[in-house]
Amino acid sequence: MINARQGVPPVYSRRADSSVPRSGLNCLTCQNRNKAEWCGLADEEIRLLNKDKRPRFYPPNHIVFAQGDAWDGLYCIEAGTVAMFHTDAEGRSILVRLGHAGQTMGYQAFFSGGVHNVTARVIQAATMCRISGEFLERTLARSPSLARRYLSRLAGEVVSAEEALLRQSALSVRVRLVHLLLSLMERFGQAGDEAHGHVVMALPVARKDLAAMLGTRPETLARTIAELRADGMVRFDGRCVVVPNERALLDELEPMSA
Amino acid sequence: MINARQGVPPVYSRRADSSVPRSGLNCLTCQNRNKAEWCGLADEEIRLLNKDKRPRFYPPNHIVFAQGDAWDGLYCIEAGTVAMFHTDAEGRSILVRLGHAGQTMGYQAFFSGGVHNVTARVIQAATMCRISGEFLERTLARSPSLARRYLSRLAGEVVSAEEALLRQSALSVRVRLVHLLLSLMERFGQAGDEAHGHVVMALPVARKDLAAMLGTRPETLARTIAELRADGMVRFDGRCVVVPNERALLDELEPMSA
DNA sequence: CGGTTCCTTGATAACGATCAAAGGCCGTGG
DNA sequence: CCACGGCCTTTGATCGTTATCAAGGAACCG
Repeated sequence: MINARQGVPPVYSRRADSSVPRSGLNCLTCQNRNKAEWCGLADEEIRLLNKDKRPRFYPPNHIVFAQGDAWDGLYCIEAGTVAMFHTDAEGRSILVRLGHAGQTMGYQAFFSGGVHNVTARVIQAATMCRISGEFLERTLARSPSLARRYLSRLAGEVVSAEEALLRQSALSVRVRLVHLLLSLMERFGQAGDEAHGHVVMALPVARKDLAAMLGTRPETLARTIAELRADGMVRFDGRCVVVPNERALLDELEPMSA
Repeated sequence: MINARQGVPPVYSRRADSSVPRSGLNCLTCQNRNKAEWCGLADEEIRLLNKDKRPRFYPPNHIVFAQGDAWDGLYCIEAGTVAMFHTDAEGRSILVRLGHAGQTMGYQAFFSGGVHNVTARVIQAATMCRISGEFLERTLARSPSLARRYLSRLAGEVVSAEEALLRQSALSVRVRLVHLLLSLMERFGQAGDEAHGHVVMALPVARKDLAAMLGTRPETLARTIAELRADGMVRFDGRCVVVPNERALLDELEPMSA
């Protein structure tokens, strides 16, 4: 029913940047080596990975792959941020997840049947290494632990997708926004100077995309932010967010108090 | 945040039925042998599976495992229907998926960390075989194709969970209900006698659970059904549903016509 | 500097949740 | 087997939330 490759914005590739890596990236010394799924591989396998991978720079708004495209490789993010959108036949879309340094994109399509079911758009300039299907296939056969690692990862995604579904149907936009801010702060937040839970964060995404992460409209998001600001929970200035008291945000999530 | 093992109804086990199988079930001759994940295994492995599995009968409303429980085995459904609910700290829950003959339940928890994130409740009397972790572990190590099969299955679940999320935030209850009826009809529908897409179905679930599948309330579901009936799209009589014209239902899903 | 896209605010309407109550079905226990 | 109680289902009334339409202003890019 929900038909692929439709409603996908035609931004396709503004200036498809050349495949010249920022510098000769090396998997053996990659800063993300211990974060990626690849971390369990033996040095020998990593050396093969290093030979297989094709590094490349991607500017903001570049579409790495689009929903409906045939699978063409794994993308290991060395730096930057990539948003993955799922879009329906009428063009409505939600931001399903953010990919950041150390994560690998595109394995869902590899394992599920060879067609991407999300559109990956770069939102903060990124360098990524493309990994071929042949390499993945070969390494899966040789290193059972890699399959195991992907099994855990996919199972974890199923769990979090189910939680997202429940949040979507049971929680208000305001509460969902608080959830989202708290989880973004874990990754993008900087502890502030003041005493109690003062946190500052540079939002990685624009409002429009933040709304898409909540499964709501930009108008509603703007209103909800205004409301939160009026209550003194947060201060927004463009993409800069200040949370004076993290505890107060957490209290939003617990309907029952003392 | 969403804390496990809370709000789970205390029905826990009305008369925990004895572990006597309906008859000596045999994996080698199981009617579902070709449907289950196990279908790719060699006869030798199936023989081991047959020795490992513990068959048992489960009456309706029996809780097979609850959200928050430690993982205690895989459950291969030989017959019957089992509903899996995900529940949040406030007791709100949604029906995440239905398990039916040939499917295996509980592998998400096995792969994701050993804790069930759904409650499995029998909704149509079932017989299921419990499969131990040791067996699964051993067989995964021996048969790489099994891991591969689970990878596809989990990846497919991620895809469908993402679609569900989008439906939830973009589609009305009415349209979601039509989607659900159409998909249930694929499994539970019987082609009727009349000419054009006349279909009859015995609903496997009660209204309450149907509402939980849509992420809405029973009251809203009742109203939506009444509305659909008034439009002549369906006739409901208890758990019996008649769709006079399947085409008309399909047209509900396509906003744009000629 | 011009155009476009993004963000915000306002007004309005539709949708779905909630509270309340009545009728029906079912399983249980007498 | 029947009677009882409880749960499920339906309908009504109302309210809150969120989408939608519209417009002004700000930021960004070429």
